[in-house]
Amino acid sequence: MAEHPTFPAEPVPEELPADELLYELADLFRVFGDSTRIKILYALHDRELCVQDIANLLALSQSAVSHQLRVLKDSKLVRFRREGKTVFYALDDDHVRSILSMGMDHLEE
Amino acid sequence: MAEHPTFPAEPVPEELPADELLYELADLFRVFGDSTRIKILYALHDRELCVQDIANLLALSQSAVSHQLRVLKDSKLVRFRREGKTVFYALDDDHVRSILSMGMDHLEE
DNA sequence: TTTATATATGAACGATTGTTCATGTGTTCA
DNA sequence: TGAACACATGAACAATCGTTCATATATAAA
Repeated sequence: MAEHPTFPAEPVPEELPADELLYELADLFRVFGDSTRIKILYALHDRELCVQDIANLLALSQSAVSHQLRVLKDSKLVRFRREGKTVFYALDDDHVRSILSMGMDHLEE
Repeated sequence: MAEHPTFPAEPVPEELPADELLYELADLFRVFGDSTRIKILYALHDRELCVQDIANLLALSQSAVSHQLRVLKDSKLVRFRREGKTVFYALDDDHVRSILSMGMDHLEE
């Protein structure tokens, strides 16, 4: 590395996680990085909702919601169950709530 | 949705956080949603580094690193201190490490 | 089957993003 | 001063993204 005075004794050279893992991590956070998806996740924070309910609640088109739900589903952030013609979506697990909560904590500093 | 009574006997979890807050949250996660920035954050996980060291370590141009450090700085994810001609960057606080860690946990499910 | 309803999806378009290249700013030392 | 070094920044371009629109699929009821 470059030559410059290092004041504290520097610990062992740290290694980064594998590149592939870092790409996956960025991909995951990118999913959280859109306000429509964030709104959908918060709408599902404490209950399950069907597609049209989400669209009505957030004043979005059915198509836009459906497209974004697919993204959320692919990232395993939401799960769904079909009941007749209706499909209900819910947060996949508490992990999702934790990530949202951590982000909120950072904003409130 | 439901109208809330004057004295709610139960918590009202169905309410979404204010729109502005949700936009800020999405903006925050968007910063984590790029592999270059994720790599920089991990490079700084346990030490401070100057710009050129980051560029060398991650095989990136000085300009690209500098641009991304500005994004990270604007989001309060990194802090910096100047020492002569050199500028050292470090993670701003443990919060950043927590968010990274939460994301990794989700991937490892 | 036919019709109605709920959801999913493909194409396309405008908007945003991350990089490179060139240059500007700030600091040190001769 | 002036040269050299470390870093920051503006413009521009390709690539990616989220929406709309049109249409497809799936289920239920008639």
